[in-house]
Amino acid sequence: MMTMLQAYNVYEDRCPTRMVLDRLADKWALLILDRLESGPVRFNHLRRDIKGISQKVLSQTLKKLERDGLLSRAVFPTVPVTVEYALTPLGRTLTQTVAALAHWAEHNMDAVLAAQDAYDASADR
Amino acid sequence: MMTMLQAYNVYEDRCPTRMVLDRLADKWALLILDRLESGPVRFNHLRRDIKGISQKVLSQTLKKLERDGLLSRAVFPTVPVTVEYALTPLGRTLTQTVAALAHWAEHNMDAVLAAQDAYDASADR
DNA sequence: TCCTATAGTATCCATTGGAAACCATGTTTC
DNA sequence: GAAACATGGTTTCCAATGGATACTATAGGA
Repeated sequence: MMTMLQAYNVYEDRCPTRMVLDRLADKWALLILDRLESGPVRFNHLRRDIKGISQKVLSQTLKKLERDGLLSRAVFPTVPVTVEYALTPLGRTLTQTVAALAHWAEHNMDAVLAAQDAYDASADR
Repeated sequence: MMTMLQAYNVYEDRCPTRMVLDRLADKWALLILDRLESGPVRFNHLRRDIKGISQKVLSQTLKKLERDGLLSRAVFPTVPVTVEYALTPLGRTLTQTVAALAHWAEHNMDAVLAAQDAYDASADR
């Protein structure tokens, strides 16, 4: 049996993985995926939890993540209608990584602030 | 001894961690950090390896990552001048996570493409 | 009748991102 | 001696994206 060639390479310009990376490398997408780790969440609940996200961007981002198979959308015919978003099994394969990146800043903020101060303090920029 | 309060929360709108998340949640920043994992790399080498990045965006992104303390910039007075970029110890704390996210698509591209096909095939969109 | 809630869409404008040209320096090539 | 090439950028311009705000539809409750 032949060894499989590396079919995809994210360093290549026209590789389809670039589109996926571009989707994941997004502040809002990461926060949405992270927020869904503990179970399904409704649209407005996401909007309230992820402070500062607009309805438009939330809607657009959810749609793209659903299309990529990372999350699922379930509509319940209540009044008013209820829409629940949840991670798919594929989306779950990202939860560890997403959480690590989304929360890295919380654990290293002081070091980053110190670096910024040092950088800004050197006049020769 | 008191338990430390959670000082930073990336779900909060005005938390400084949001700026850092915004920096990391960037296609080019992730590829740069990933490319530097194996050691220092020069400017034009990065530009050639990361296919499709423009000089302007590479320059801007490197500057921001340096300011945040994630990478260092070393100038050597050769002719022409040589500039080397390398991960700092702080930057190294991200390598595992960055690699996981940057290369996730390479391992799951087929599943994503299948999900996109299924999504696009359902006419009721 | 008006206010609330749901989950969005539509519109407008400012910011950002990418493509391409330009810059400064010095070495090699013709 | 002039042109080409290498380095590591900056500048300029235009299109695309993002965010703020307003609007939609439906129906229950005050």
